[in-house]
Amino acid sequence: MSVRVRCAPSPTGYLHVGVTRTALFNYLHARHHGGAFLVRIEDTDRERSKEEFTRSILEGLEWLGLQSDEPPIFQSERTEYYRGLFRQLVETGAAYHCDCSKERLDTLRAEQTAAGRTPRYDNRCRDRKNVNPEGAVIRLKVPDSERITVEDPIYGTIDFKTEDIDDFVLAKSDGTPTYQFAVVADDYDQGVTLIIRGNDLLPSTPKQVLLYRALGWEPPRFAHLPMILGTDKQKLSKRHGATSLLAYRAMGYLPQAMCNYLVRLGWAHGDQEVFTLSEMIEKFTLEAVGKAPAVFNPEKLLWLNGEHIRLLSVSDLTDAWLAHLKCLEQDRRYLEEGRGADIPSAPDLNRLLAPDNRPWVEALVAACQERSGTLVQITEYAQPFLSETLEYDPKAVAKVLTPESRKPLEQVLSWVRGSLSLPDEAGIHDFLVSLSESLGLGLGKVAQPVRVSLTGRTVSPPINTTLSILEKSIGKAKVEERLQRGLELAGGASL
RNA sequence: GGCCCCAUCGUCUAGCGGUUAGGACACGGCCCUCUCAAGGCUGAAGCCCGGGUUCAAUUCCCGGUGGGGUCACCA
Repeated sequence: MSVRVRCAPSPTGYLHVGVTRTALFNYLHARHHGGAFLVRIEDTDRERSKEEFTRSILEGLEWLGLQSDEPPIFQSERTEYYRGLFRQLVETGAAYHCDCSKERLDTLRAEQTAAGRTPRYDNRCRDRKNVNPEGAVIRLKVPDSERITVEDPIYGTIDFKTEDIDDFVLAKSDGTPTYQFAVVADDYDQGVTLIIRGNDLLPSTPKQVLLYRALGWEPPRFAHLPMILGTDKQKLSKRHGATSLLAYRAMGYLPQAMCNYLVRLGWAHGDQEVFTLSEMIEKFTLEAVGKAPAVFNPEKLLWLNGEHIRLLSVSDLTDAWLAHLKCLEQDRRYLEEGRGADIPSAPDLNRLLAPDNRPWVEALVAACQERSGTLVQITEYAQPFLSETLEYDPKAVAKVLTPESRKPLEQVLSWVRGSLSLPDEAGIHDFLVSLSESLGLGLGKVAQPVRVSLTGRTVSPPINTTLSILEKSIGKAKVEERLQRGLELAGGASL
């Protein structure tokens, strides 16, 4: 039988990294075996499910490239299917109606907890014949003392006892299914052969196996993944920052870097750290997945993102940067308060997208490539090249635009003025080197004043590259203007 | 509390009875250098504890400790 796996998120929140990693492992497993990867939206909780979450989940998966091989299905559209199964279960006596009130259940639980016992349903309605199905829930009749054995390819053999499982609810009082029921019904219906999910769902596996039995179905295989924890070693939650995967898009992470980072949480292939997506597909196996939970480490993700930025061709990186900028404003809503507030707003996109500008835009991206860890850092490096106006960092000015810097600045300015256009980068470099030699200064004494004059900061791509790109992006006249301004800030007179 | 899972540097991990316990992130130092990076070299840092099994345990078994998950008409 061919492999069919699925990702079944519930739209009660944004797609977070835990669900994302599970989706990735399912996807890799499917691709590795030439099987199908499906997406199912588990929106049985009609109170908490939101359209917005569904959209962001599908968008997030799409961003990573983890598309469903079949159109995603929505559980909220399948109530008739579930209804038929409920009828069957009640008729065969595998399940029964229960009209115990919420209040009774609550006090029962409270008593049990107070007495130090495990809270569980007391089976009051199990053998009652006179329960009015209207407004009643349906519970599974869980057998008394049986052993449920799960053969997990990651965790090995795990045994559960049915004594530890109470008669759980399959149908809510409004007739809609609970998660426990809907998962089983749909995994069966979709022909899912292997369920790969987080091990927080391990305790519900025996319940679902029981349900398969009650329905007379062969259960699929189950594989559980170790959890991803926050830095405090607690289950990942809102307070661990970036709730939504798409926040990482806003923060300038590459989808392939996200996948690479996530695949290494719980999985390894010898000493290899950097993987392309096709390498992941080729090398990924469930057998190589570990059992211990992993702490999410943003610093390593950042490093890996830099690696992937450097792996891309300049053209691909440029496209990735522009794609990130296009989504930036709408993605801002995924950022946590405080976090990412410092992400500069997108520059004039139309200008960046104009085909005529592509050469210098690519040159700019290439200049930022080796020094950026995220696409946002590219934006930061790029700022002086994109805006007509320039803000001078007072600290940079104070430190670099000293009286000693006047001489080299004057020389560079008059050289630029005297040229019809600037030579190529090598030519600019040659000029600056010979200038510094003739002035008896180190190259730094020339480069830094020019850098601060042109960019307002002490940090930028190599000075010849900076000059060269600037000439094309803002024009030679603006370059002269900025050099003049730098000279003035250094206390020099107008030239 | 019941049930279940887990345990190698701070973090991610390799290891599948005999290794100077390897790699990566982060951290320190050095080199390169017009800034920042990147890159290169290098340093510090780890097998939770106790019993077994064995000629030999990080590795296998048991117990403890510690951590995590889960016990809803949430998923």
